Amino acid sequence: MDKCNAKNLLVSKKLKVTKQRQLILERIIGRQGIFTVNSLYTKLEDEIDLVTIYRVISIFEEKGIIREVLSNYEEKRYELACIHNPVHPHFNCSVCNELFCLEAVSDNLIKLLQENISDYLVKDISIQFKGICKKCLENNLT
Amino acid sequence: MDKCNAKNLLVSKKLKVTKQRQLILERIIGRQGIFTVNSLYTKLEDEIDLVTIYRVISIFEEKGIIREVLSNYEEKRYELACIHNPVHPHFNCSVCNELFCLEAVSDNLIKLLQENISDYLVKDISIQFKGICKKCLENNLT
DNA sequence: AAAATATATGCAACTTACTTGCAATTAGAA
DNA sequence: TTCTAATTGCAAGTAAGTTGCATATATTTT
Repeated sequence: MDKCNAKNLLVSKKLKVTKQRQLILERIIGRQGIFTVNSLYTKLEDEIDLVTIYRVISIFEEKGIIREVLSNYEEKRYELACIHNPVHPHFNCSVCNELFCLEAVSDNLIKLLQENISDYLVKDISIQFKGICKKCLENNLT
Repeated sequence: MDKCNAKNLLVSKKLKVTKQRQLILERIIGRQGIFTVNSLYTKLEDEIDLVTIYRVISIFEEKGIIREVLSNYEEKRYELACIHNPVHPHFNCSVCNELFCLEAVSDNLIKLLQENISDYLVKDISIQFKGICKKCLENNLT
């Protein structure tokens, strides 16, 4: 998967380039997965205040740099929202409780899903599967 | 839409039939839609403590009487999970911020969605559309 | 039908994710 | 380099949801 450049991305979104924003965005781009504010704080707590991370994440979401992932966890979950990471379904394992990213669904299938919905203007679709992941199946933790 | 009987449902799930559980379940069955703990409390606060509602809802979920709806609201959302209310997609309007229930998706389409997912044992699918509902479109609140 | 017992409830206090106010700091413009 | 507006960090605050414990109540046992 290709990667974006943190500083360029900030500039292109007309955001001031601060040390904190760069560090946070570099980490998000570098790790390419689902994250929480606390998962960022764990790695950056020597350099950035927790409140700052909340505020930066909020701004990143507004600017479309990241998107919130639909989930029922207590902590909000996010993922990078650049062209290299198109909207895709997620899988929540009920044994290890992990949330995995899956391959994007074909446009055709998305169209089929939307066909019934005439009363609404659809802008976005979230799909989440629930079940047991391969690792947990193999470990007989069912 | 057919309706269940609150007391029978409690007995069939081997739950003690208390006044509080009956009141809560009757309201859930009677209103047939998405609800939060606080929406129940607003209507029942003279008769039931908030903590009791939290505990009853938690038990109802464990027993499969209700299911949690996947959403990014601060308050958890639930819906009745009986045979009269099969799993179905939801629509979240970004203008009025309401969450609507949609018709269930055909088994065929669900199968197509699952086809790519070989590494996982799928038990459940949540689909949520985001966009603008008819009412808000008509009101030009876009 | 009454007593026993196991479970449910209500209240108070707690936890935790997230937010807000405000003074100090810093990025980018002038 | 100076100025100004935006950002940050700290302290304190919210609000959804949880826990401990004494009291009350549904169901079982006698």
